[in-house]
Amino acid sequence: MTTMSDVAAAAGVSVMTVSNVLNDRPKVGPDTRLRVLEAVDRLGYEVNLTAKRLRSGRTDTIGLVVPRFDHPYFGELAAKLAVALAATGRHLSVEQSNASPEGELEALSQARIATYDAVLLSVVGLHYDDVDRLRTTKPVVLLGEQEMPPRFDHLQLDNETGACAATRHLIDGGSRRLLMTGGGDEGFPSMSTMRTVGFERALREAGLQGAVLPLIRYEPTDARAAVAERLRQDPTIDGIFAITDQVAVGVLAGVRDAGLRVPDDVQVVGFDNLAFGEHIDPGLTTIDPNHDWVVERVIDLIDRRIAGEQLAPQHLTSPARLVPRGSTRS
Amino acid sequence: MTTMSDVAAAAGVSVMTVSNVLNDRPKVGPDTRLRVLEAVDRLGYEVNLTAKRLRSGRTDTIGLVVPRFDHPYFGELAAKLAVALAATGRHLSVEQSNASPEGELEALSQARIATYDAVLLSVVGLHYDDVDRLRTTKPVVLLGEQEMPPRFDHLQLDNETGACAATRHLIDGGSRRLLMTGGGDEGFPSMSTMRTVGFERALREAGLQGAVLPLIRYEPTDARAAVAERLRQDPTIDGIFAITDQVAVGVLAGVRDAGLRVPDDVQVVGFDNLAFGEHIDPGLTTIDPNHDWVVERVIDLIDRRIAGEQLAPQHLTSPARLVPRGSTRS
DNA sequence: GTGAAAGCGCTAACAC
DNA sequence: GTGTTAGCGCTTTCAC
Repeated sequence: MTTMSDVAAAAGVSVMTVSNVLNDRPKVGPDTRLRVLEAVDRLGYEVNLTAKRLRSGRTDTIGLVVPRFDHPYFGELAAKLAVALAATGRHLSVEQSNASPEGELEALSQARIATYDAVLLSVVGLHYDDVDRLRTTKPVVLLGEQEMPPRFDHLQLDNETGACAATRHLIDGGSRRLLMTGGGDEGFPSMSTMRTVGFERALREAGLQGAVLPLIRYEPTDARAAVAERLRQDPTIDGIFAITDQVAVGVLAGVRDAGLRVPDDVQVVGFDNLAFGEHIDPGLTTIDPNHDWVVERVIDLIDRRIAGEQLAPQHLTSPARLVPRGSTRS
Repeated sequence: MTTMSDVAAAAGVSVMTVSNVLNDRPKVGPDTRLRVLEAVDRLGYEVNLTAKRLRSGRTDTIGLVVPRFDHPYFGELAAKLAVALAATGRHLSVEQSNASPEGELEALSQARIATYDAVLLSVVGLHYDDVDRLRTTKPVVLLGEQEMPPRFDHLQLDNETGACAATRHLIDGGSRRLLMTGGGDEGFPSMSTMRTVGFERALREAGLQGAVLPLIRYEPTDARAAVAERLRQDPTIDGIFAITDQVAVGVLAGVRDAGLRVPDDVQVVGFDNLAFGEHIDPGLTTIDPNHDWVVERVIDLIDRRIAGEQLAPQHLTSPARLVPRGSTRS
């Protein structure tokens, strides 16, 4: 390991001057700078980021904690976040909170959060109390559809409006016997509760009744089995709002299993606009979560928090937009 | 920020004793331990990981550098890696190498690599020379199908055998006019070259001729357009080996666009066994990359490297397995 | 413009 | 068992 003082010795200057050169601080003579850069190059020196972080207190790295790496929703969000942060010279580092059963909350420990300048925390699967227990010196922004302690900044989608738009789209396309797969009122403002409220509002406005099919897990396999069985019991269902695109994939399969066609017999709408929805057959009509908006707001927010700006906890709602494709008729 | 010496003062012991307690080192009296833990609890102390890392030289964190967060292949691999590492008390941190156009290789700098105990580097999209330029003190394991400097440990799939098995499966299912989408001999042992070799070997063994349709990008959109056009030119094609599952999604759409059915008119096989392939219609026959095997080998390898074991660079090949689903007939 | 001194919070090594 | 000393590699502060 070559250190800064090796470079200083080689260039015949002090450590401080090396530091000044490498950090582009003003007041360094042009010839001194050159001598230093030459020595850096010759020795192949690179800064020790850990030492730099300890001394300066900054890391130029933002943490994103997601429940699972293999959920495409977070992959798509993370990719956009990383690009936006890179544009301002910072890095995104992604960790998985669900990696171990016992240490589920370890990624959320003050100790780990403190290794970043700020942390974006996807709260899917976390409980209110777990999050409420967080005591942290660094800014934390919550992302997700759960109800969470109001003292945190929190960004979420416009679940109700999105679900309502999705349901209206089914109705506009001619569906009259609607089912929501993965819905249900959980008794508090969860993703499921809010999307169910939107579903039911659209029904009410159209003077229709609908059914809600709850799911324990929002997995294609579970949705597929549940939908196929439901359609066999009630073959009159002609429109399904799936609570997520992952669920919608299962719904499409379940409709096929029941011997019905999409969109002719049953229209299907999802929620999240995952990339694959554009390419499957039929294309999946869905609600776009507006990741670009989320990225823009979240970066603005952490910048202000990192700068130490005092402002009340922000609770922001991302507008949602319908993306019509082949799984619906209108 | 409360530090270790705050705790030491509160417990009436030295900093070293606090450190010994918190790291479960032996030789600490039971009552001392209790007093320390009480003080830790009362003050809400948590260790400063940056300081710990600087002093100890360990980070208990493994880095995984992927080209893009939104490619499901890496998400699925990362999820399994994270679980396996968590089982031994370590963390996985994922970074994206392609985040900024100019600083494409910054995630690969010695400085950033040194912030981990070891780095797993997905070489998709990286050039031989870029990787060859890496000078690093920490173990680096290369993952991926490119040819890379042999001084690095390197894990890859058995591309040739996998492609050969996929192609044989098409032939077994009755296809005689085969097309490989996304193939081509790039003149060096790349993923494309090796899978194409496997494709052609299977053809040769069956006494058949086939065609190769190169793609610039392995994206569904590109594959869809290319395949649709090719099928219009040559409607006798009755079996397609897609170089990846992502490409296969586009192939399935392209076959539909050309007015043909899968698998009745055209059988389709992919490569990667991405999760969505199980749930789309038809289910995607594919080659499983054996992530479990990769995870097991890669962890064994970094453990030995971190322990300082001297061994020649390892070049390991993961066995690949056919997963038959509805997109093929046999 | 440049450099010397101090110290970020922790742990390795050793003394007692 | 517990404490003392030293120092990981860097940046902050301040003197010149």
